[in-house]
Amino acid sequence: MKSEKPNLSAIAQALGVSVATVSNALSGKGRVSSELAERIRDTAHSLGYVPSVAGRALRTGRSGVLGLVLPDIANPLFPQIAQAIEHAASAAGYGVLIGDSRGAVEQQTQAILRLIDRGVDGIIIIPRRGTRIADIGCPVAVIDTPATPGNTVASDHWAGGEEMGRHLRVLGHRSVLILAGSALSNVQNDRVGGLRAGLGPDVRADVLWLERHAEAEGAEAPLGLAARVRQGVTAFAALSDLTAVRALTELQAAGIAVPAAASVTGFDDLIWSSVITPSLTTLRMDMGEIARQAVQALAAVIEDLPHGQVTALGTVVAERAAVPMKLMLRQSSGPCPAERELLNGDEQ
Amino acid sequence: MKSEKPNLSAIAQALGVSVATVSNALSGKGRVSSELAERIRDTAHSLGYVPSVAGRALRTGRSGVLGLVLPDIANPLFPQIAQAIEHAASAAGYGVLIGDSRGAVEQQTQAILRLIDRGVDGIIIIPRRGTRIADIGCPVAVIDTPATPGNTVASDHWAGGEEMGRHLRVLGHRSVLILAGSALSNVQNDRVGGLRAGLGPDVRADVLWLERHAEAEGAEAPLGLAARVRQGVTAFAALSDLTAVRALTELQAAGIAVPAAASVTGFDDLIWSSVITPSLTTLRMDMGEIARQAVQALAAVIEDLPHGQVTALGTVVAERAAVPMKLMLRQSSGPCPAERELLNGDEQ
DNA sequence: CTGAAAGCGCTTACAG
DNA sequence: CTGAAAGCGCTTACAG
Repeated sequence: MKSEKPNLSAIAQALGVSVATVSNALSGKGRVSSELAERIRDTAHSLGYVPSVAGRALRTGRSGVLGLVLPDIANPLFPQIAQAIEHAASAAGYGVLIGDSRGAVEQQTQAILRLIDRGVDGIIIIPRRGTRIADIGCPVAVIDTPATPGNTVASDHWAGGEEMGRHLRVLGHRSVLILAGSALSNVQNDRVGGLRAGLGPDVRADVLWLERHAEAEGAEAPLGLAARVRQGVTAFAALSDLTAVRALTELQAAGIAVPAAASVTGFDDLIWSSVITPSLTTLRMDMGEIARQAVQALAAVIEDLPHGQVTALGTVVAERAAVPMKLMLRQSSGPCPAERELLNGDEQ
Repeated sequence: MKSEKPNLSAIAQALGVSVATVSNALSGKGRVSSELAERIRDTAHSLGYVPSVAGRALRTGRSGVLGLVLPDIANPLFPQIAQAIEHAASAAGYGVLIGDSRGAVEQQTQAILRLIDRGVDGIIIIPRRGTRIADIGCPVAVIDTPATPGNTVASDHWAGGEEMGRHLRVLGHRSVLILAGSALSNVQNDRVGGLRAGLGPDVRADVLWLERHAEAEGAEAPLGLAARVRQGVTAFAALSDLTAVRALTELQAAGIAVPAAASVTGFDDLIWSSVITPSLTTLRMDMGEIARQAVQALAAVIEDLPHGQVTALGTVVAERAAVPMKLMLRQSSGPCPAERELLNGDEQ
């Protein structure tokens, strides 16, 4: 019976061989005759042997765990990210430890330190806007924009914005309001730049920075989009789906039909983007690919490093990549309304 | 200089004492003179000593890590949950390892097994609907409904539903459509039951099960809510904010004013619930409290268990609790429109 | 109050 | 191809 959980020597004893041999057989380093190796694997399996991560970690100096640090777990994009990273890490044989750097910037450092203290082999970090990740004494992969200096894996936010801009231009829109969050965000700046490029020189593109608006009017104050429509704006390009629903509902509540009277587009393809009415035209990141690249880069560095030094001095993963985004064409974007008279009664 | 990361014997050497004494001093078990203990703590600090989790884990049989298993990380509620758990765990000295049981039911078991293999001391699990967590050989805390048998920590979904039902009844609504997901979900059944109780016998309350609707019509098919309004429904009580935005936008797109012509309410208080127009009346769980209770219950069991047996046989945390939900009164719910003529032009 | 020693489970040179 | 031994860093009886 296999009551207590078996270790290497239990297997060794059962077969009358040494633990070294069992270890070698199980790790498949080929120092054991294939016949013996097979017998060892069999009894290991039948005994329900599971290697002790603690024992291995102590010996090798590697924990087999990656840390995941996000600026704010409450970010609605977090589920996608976490799921993708967990999946990629799991496939590469790593576990994923959550680190939350909620709130202030220094919390980010705190979170990183806590993870390092917990012995993670590497860290994947989505930095707070305006933050630069310093040399933190362990391999790091940053997910941000390709424009970020350092070891970054990212979506090509600029190209995504450009594609969205082209989409709106082709639909005939000539006055677009870009709904952006914070001017400090690299990602958002890339998206704005791409949008402008895609819209081209003939399309008017103003930017409404929500952060500034919130400071002036309060976080939940209406964005005054109906007035913009009256001024001739026919499309609202939000830099996140979150902002896009906000805009969409504000327009709808003001009696402005979407997309008939005004188009709305987003970024992210959050889960509800396809079920709202009208469904949201948006850009989807390939989080699976991004996660895979980040994990692989990290794993490569970790597995090359001489053992004692894994967490010694800030090793940096150099693996810049710009993963394409995918335009999800749905119903919230349509042709520019030919005539202005389409806007009927709206107030405020 | 503190180049290589210091361990206990480095401290011991620096002070000319034994590692045992250093260990005792640092763990504060009081077997060391307070004067020596202080000197030890000082040099430990100045050397930048951080205990090796691997060493400790190997010795004590405890990893100091909790696993978090969710039916689907992509759940929009996940950020709230993960953040709360991470926070509570961190405060209790534990790390949190992510486990994703995406997709099929058996994946849930897989995820649990993987976490156990990674040596977690306990698991917090939000089970898939219709799933019962068996005895899995390690302490478990389940977050579901109070109605779930076993060691559960949960929001009081029934009472929450009841409060929402009362809210709608007091507003004068007499025909309510409940928008539910799956009839297999304990949580959803509790919410439906509570809603019905709160609405009382005089209010007509039908249920639209989205899962069934999706099977028949497709996942993104319109819910036909405008027709319901024509049939006299004046309030839509969704069991999630996700469904609530879906309903809200469908109504608005059909030209039905919310809340003037129909009220819409949700559950969860997701991040965008307060910024859409109209902002969403919804119920908020106290995830902080739930997380705290789950972590505490788990920690209590873990820290009481004789060492070798921590992961031996399925230990169960018995800590049933029903944490109150908080009604967030916002603009999407209002008085029942006195007269039917409020509904103007709508189609389909 | 302090120290010497054993051992958690593993891997890796080193011998044979 | 196989085995004996050392050691990763820690904690915990057990002596003194």
